[in-house]
Amino acid sequence: MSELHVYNTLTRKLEKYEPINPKQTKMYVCGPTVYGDSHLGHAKSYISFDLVFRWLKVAGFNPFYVQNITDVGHLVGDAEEGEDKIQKLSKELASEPMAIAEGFTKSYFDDMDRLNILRPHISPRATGHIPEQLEMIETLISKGFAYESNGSVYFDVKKFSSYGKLSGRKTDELQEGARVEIHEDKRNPLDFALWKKAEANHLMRWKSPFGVGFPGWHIECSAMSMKYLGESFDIHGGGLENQFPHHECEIAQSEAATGKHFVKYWLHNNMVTVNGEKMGKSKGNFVLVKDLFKTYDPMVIRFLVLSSHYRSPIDFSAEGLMSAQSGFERLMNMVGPVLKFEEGREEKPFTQKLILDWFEEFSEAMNDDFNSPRALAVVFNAVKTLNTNPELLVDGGLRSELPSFFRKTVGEVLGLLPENASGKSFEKELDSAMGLILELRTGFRQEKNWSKSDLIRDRLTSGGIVIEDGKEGSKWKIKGS
RNA sequence: GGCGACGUACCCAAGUGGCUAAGGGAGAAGUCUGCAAAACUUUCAUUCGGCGGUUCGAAUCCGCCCGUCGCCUCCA
Repeated sequence: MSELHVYNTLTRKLEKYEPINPKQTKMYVCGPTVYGDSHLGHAKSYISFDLVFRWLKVAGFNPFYVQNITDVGHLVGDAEEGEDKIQKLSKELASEPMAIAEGFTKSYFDDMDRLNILRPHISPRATGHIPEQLEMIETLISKGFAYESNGSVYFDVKKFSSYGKLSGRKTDELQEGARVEIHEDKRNPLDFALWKKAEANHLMRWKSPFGVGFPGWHIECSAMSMKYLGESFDIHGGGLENQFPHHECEIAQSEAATGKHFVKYWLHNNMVTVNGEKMGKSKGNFVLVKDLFKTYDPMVIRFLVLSSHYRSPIDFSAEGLMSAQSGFERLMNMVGPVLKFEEGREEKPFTQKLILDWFEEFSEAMNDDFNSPRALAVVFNAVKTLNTNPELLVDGGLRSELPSFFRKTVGEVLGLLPENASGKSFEKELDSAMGLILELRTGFRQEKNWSKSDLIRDRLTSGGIVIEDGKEGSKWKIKGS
């Protein structure tokens, strides 16, 4: 089998993946700031890293996955200078700020669960790691990389010579950019806050050696990733827009504090646009996944995201969604029935040539920087072959190994076969009832009583059950699964 | 102004030096069918934004030009 290669933003190259410890991969992904419901950007980002996580597992790298929840709230930009996003919402809703964060954290997990995104091993909260962040800040001060100023603490960018190595920026050029805000407490406009003094109206606040305040915008990721993954770890992921300044600052803080190389592979996913435009607050064109779920199966959203590479941008449009819906249905029209070939779930080793070839091609695609569009193409080629050669589906063909093949590729790796999480399922009962209905309808059809047989079909269709009449009798399936 | 990504059919999207340019969607015609659906067959880029160059050979490498998008400010 081919070897895994990943695109490392740090070196701007496709590199062979070699974890620091061959027995376990440690990965960290920047999680959401929980001040609102998840939108398509979150979906793309976390589906992308879920794919990475899933493939690392299947490929035997034994990943340990940490993804933070930022509930401290970052400062709001323009008008409400100095006001915390969560604080702002809590004022509007007359509620405890932690309750707001908690509510959106639940909402986030609920959305991600529906997209069949596996939970990270740890989802540490920023507010639960204030001591770790303070400890790191004090280390940075004692090593001379940070300074206290008027109740706040700033990182002294000039002291860290390789600042800019991830984003390819030069500090002198940045200063000319004029968009860097000049702050009188800072020695240098590029210096970033590690700790901010809390104004009187600031609700989320903690005691610190520097006075009452709250942590800066980048420190939580450094403190939490190093706490759970060590001072050097393998993979750090996040959205492209976080490359600068967020990840650049993380590197500076972490490497200044430990003197060690922070992260071996930096992975960045590209962004979502909506009808060709950046999705943003100012444009008012946020697409919330909860809204999409009202019309589309979450797996259709997942399929859409996987049908382009994680480093490519996705332009979101109604046509794209419909195309994904049709494509996903085509896939499931084969995979669904195949999974019913066997009762058990035991994994069968692949021995048959065709299946081995398919899996080899699939693995090659995934090993090529998690190339999900190519992996999907492999699966579709398999579907085509099976549709064209129905003898492969019966005993003596590929029947015994096909369920495992699809469960592994479409299920385990691509995550397009969610387990029914709701627990109790009425599959047996439904089977029996549908069997009776189809029997009755077959009777009408034999009597050429088309009006009754069509009435049954139409009513079932509008209720989400599709009837298909074939040579060997009628079949039914739940729409879209 | 600085940094970066990208431009492949009607739409989405792989392919980054060499067999007939993957795959999905939409469209068209047909097979099957009471009809429908599904599936299948055929069709759908002699050509990869444009112009030059390197090479026996380029969508793939180089140069210039045009265009789109993102980042540089909280953002996945």
